[in-house]
Amino acid sequence: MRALTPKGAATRQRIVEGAAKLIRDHGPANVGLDDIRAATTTSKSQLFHYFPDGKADMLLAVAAHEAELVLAEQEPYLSDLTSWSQWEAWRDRVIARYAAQRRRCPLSALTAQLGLADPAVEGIITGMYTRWHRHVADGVRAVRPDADAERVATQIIGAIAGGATMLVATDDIRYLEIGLTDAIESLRNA
Amino acid sequence: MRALTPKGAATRQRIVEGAAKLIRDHGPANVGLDDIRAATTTSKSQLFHYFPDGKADMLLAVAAHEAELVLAEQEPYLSDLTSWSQWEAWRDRVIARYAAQRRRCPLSALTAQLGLADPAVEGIITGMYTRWHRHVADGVRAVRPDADAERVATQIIGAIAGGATMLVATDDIRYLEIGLTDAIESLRNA
DNA sequence: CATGGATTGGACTACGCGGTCCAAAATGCC
DNA sequence: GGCATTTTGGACCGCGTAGTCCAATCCATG
Repeated sequence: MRALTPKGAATRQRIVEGAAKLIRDHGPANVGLDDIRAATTTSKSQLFHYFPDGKADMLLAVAAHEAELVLAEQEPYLSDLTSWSQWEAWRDRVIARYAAQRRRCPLSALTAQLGLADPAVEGIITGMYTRWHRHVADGVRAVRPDADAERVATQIIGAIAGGATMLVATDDIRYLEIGLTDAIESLRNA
Repeated sequence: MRALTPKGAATRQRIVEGAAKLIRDHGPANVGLDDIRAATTTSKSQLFHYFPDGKADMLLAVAAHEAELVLAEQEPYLSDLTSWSQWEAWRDRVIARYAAQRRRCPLSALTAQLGLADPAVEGIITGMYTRWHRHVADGVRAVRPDADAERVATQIIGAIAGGATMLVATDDIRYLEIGLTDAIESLRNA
């Protein structure tokens, strides 16, 4: 995997994105290598050429890709929570995003499938949450310099995680709406 | 399954509990029928005798069993959130319980494995959350008759769900501690 | 144009595991 | 005690699917 020509890199990318979409649509448990092969017009040997350790290796790349997306889709707001209007725009974006995907949460599905035992998976997930947390904490410091930014960020990230979990479990978006809205509101009235 | 002698009922129970423990310890994906068979000293035919529809049927029974446990372990507090000291005792119980189980959340693992598509699974999960929500809302009405009990309950359940999710994802209990504590605190200061 | 490495195709293998089956033993019932 | 029903044992089957292998082809570089 050290020498990767542009063509090879493109193929690898095509596999990751194709697999990600497939998994998003059908769930990781219902997607086999043959499905991915068919959806990405590749051959078995290509799959194992670019992911020598097999399926787990591939799912790992998919997970990293999805984790990246989660944060990317919150931009440009997440990196610039410097005013209340930015906070509100961010909140709306987050809620809209989850409302759109409904129960299909790629990350929770993937981590459940891969298992947190794998340190590589764990690294991806904790890394994502760390970055997310830091962005939010930075935002808190920007609008409420006297607040305990770490604690508030923990509360807010927790509210989102809970909202997402309840959305998956019960198909009810209100947990996210209420949790996130109230958390921001209580910060505003601090 | 209509006629079940005491002996049969006992065997069935043994299977469910054994499978539940096994799944709690190793994750649903890593437990096969043979493992369950070995752990419960039963034979293949018994498994299919008591769960004619196979593994899915069995996991369903396990999920129902675990869902029951989640609520049962919050008693006697959950059903009697009529004073702030009861609220605090309940909160401590919930936090202690999750702190003890750490990343092994039986419910999230099971639902992820079974998939929300199955209406039977969905029924178990939503049923559990509905009861949980109702208990909390009753508690809110008891200590803050003027509050919007439904909204507060949504917020609190969401905080717990988020704390549990983050605990599984990052092995960090603070999301639950802070989320639940702050939610109750904000109710108290309402 | 020659050569070696990257890339691709697709048939083939291995096997874990869910599920089936039938016969034997235990149990309940009159 | 005898008949019906439930309970149990465990060998066996079949399928889905991850993973292997080797040959063919593309492509960069000298």
